[in-house]
Amino acid sequence: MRIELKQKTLFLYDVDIAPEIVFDCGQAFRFHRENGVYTGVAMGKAVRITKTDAIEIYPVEKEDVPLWIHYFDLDLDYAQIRAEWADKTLLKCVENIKGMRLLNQEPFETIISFIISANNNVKRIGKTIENLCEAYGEPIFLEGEKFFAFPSAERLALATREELLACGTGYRAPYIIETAKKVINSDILNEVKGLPYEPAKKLLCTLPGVGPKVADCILLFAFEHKNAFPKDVWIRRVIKTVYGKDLKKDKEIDDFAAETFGAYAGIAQQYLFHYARLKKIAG
DNA sequence: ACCCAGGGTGACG
DNA sequence: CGTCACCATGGG
Repeated sequence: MRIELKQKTLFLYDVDIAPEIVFDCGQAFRFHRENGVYTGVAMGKAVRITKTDAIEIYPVEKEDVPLWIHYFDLDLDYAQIRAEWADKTLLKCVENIKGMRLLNQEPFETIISFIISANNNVKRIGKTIENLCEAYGEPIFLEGEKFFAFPSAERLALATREELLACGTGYRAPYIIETAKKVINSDILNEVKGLPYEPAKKLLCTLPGVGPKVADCILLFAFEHKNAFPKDVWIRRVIKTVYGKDLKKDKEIDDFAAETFGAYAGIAQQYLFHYARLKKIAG
């Protein structure tokens, strides 16, 4: 990997990042493609991301370079991780989607986003999140275009059920309000940050609307627990159809994942999840 | 009209 | 401990 910063454009050379996979694989919901350029908001900053002979991010201030390096999880060598996987089924699924990469996203945004994800589909999750940002997020301008930051917990805690229903959150509206209040009135985010996987998951599950699956997504996408293995309907189909294993209990799947994929099982999960959606694997 | 989507909650055995 | 109806909402 090689990094350059010129004219507020951050160039990342020799990184296997495919924006169309990274931003459309269901981990993040706020980047949208237009004429080959992905534009979105992360960490309160609006940026455009293009793939040329490098990955280009604009605009980036000098002091924010480490922020974006970490956002794209560039401390981890994905090629090395893939090289250590022995499972041929996984490697075959990975073959054409090597540019996948887990983003290190903001905890509160990830928590609310995946509360919304419950019994929902990726397209509508994104639409609902955009509605929330337009209704409650701080405006951000980029080249005359208006964007919105993800709303603060303080602001979402003041929303009403009816307002959130109008945003399309559905029955998850009270979960969002109550979780926002709990985030404000406790130190739960810092506590989760300092805990190992199991107790961190247990603590996250005390938030309204957060159960085992959503907690795993939060730990994987916002707290760098790459062993977290979210078990949604797609991944259960993969385990059953592709691996031919009829595992029903979460712990059985977790044990299988840890044995088969190792410490980075969560990254394997994301590859498998994306593969399943691309191939529209049926139950 | 029914089924599905990155499920969680509460009630009931 | 397990099962199950219910929860909004848009698209197939």
